[in-house]
Amino acid sequence: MQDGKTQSEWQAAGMNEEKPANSREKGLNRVLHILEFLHANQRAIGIGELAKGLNAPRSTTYTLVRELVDAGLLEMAGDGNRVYFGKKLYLYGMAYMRGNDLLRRGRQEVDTLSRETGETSELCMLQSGRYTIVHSSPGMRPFRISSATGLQIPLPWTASGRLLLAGLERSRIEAIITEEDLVLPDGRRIELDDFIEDIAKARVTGYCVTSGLVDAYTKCLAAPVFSAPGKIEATMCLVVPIDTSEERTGGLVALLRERAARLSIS
Amino acid sequence: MQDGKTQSEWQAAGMNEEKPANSREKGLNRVLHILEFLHANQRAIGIGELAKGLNAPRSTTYTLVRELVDAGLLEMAGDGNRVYFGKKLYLYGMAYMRGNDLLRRGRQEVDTLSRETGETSELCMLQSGRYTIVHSSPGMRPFRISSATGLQIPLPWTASGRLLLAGLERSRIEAIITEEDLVLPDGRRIELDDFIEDIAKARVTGYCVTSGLVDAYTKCLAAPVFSAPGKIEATMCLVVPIDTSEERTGGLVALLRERAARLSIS
DNA sequence: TACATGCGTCCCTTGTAAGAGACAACACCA
DNA sequence: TGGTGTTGTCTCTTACAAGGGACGCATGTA
Repeated sequence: MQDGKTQSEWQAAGMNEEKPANSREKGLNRVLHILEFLHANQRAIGIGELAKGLNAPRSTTYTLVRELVDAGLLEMAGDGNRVYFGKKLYLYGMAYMRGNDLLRRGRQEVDTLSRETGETSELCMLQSGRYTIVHSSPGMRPFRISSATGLQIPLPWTASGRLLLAGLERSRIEAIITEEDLVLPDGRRIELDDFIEDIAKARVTGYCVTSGLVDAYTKCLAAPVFSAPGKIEATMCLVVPIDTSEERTGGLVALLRERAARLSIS
Repeated sequence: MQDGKTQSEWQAAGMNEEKPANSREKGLNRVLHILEFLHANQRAIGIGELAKGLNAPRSTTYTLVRELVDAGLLEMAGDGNRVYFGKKLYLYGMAYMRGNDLLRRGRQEVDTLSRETGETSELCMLQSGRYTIVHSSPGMRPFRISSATGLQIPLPWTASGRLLLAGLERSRIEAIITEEDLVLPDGRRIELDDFIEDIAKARVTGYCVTSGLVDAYTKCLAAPVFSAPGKIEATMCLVVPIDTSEERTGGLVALLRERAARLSIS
């Protein structure tokens, strides 16, 4: 059959496995990919589409989805033949939160901070080599700078990214950052050396500010949250308009650092 | 170490599968059981203990746990050889919440209601045949009547349970309710017929009040949330001291019903 | 009316993952 | 000291799940 091999590499998301071949895949892996795919697309997906998106055989996909639905990890979405995350995942997620002091307290701090400053505030962590917004609170500007929880962004695009990598050796950092990560949404390219220098600087100063990276209108202020002396577990950050005055920025950074410190485990 | 902890037979929650034999089990099923087990115990568990608790072979358990940890669904807990839910599950859970209007709005209503009344308020749903607290907000009494999110309770023990089953035929109800579900924590037994009668009554009146069922000190008020005309998708409920006056109870029920109605899809 | 493209279910084959069990390393207690 | 309990890794076998593919039934569109 001449498989022109639907190359199609639009590929679900960062699914950067080595592919030993197109051999059979373990059911569990398929499941993990399904979950990632749903997370990447943030919407209910038809089973056929799912199979296509993951290059998974249809029959297998049907079976797995049925099992997951029965288990409550997935739910059939309203119109009938689409699936999305299920209640069980929500319950497990809440259990995770309850068991995780840092996250629980972090969410509160973020909400408080955003209420006090009126700016968008976020709690971020490193998750499978990417910057992940774990919680965000929208702020009160007429045009909100909002971003969804769970959104994953290349580390070099953000101030938090620079802090989250502080403390790792160069080789580790190189292993994490891909070539594409260094290219900003507008096409500009960040030099790896500059980035690593930024990281070192952030490590020393204990905070980080970036301007106009992800988009041209915002500045990003970040401060580290420590889980142990020297170990940065998360960051708190504020996203403010790029034309925010020096004074105000300075004040916000100070406030941010104080709150982040409060969050850190003593 | 030996924290008393007679782990004897606190058995892994409602894992009521038929066991066709002790034949091989699919990896995915093992995984689902692992997640359920963690959810039931609400704490980090050692891998060996996990294997024992699920009657799973140790080698398999090690393999699966490693895979799940790599995937971020589980995380190694602080001390080293215990596992609990991971960040990914939290992120998926939040995605579920974002995609689910009822849940999102319901959480708000519950928080508001509990702030306004000072009583513990909850949003409940049917989940795999059990009453599940999907969100709860503690109230402000000196002795809080609190219950964790995700807690699952036999349907006959609660007012919400009576509403959640309204609209099902008797046979369906019988299929869902087990013999043990009918026995209250204090040993008393609810007659199935009485229970079904309660359900019918709740269906007609549009609310339900139970007294001293789960414990001797509380009353439980519940009102239905509809996802479609006639289809009860969830309930909102209030947990109040059992000696709350008739007047106040009446007022709270009225308020509760109004808020639950507001939540219902038009 | 044909032809395509979607869905959901089924059956059969075969590659492989689940599992038994042996292993070394550690901890505990008598 | 040896006995009894962990924990984590590795091997090899075979029962069984993943996957190919065909089916029937809906769509839509030429």
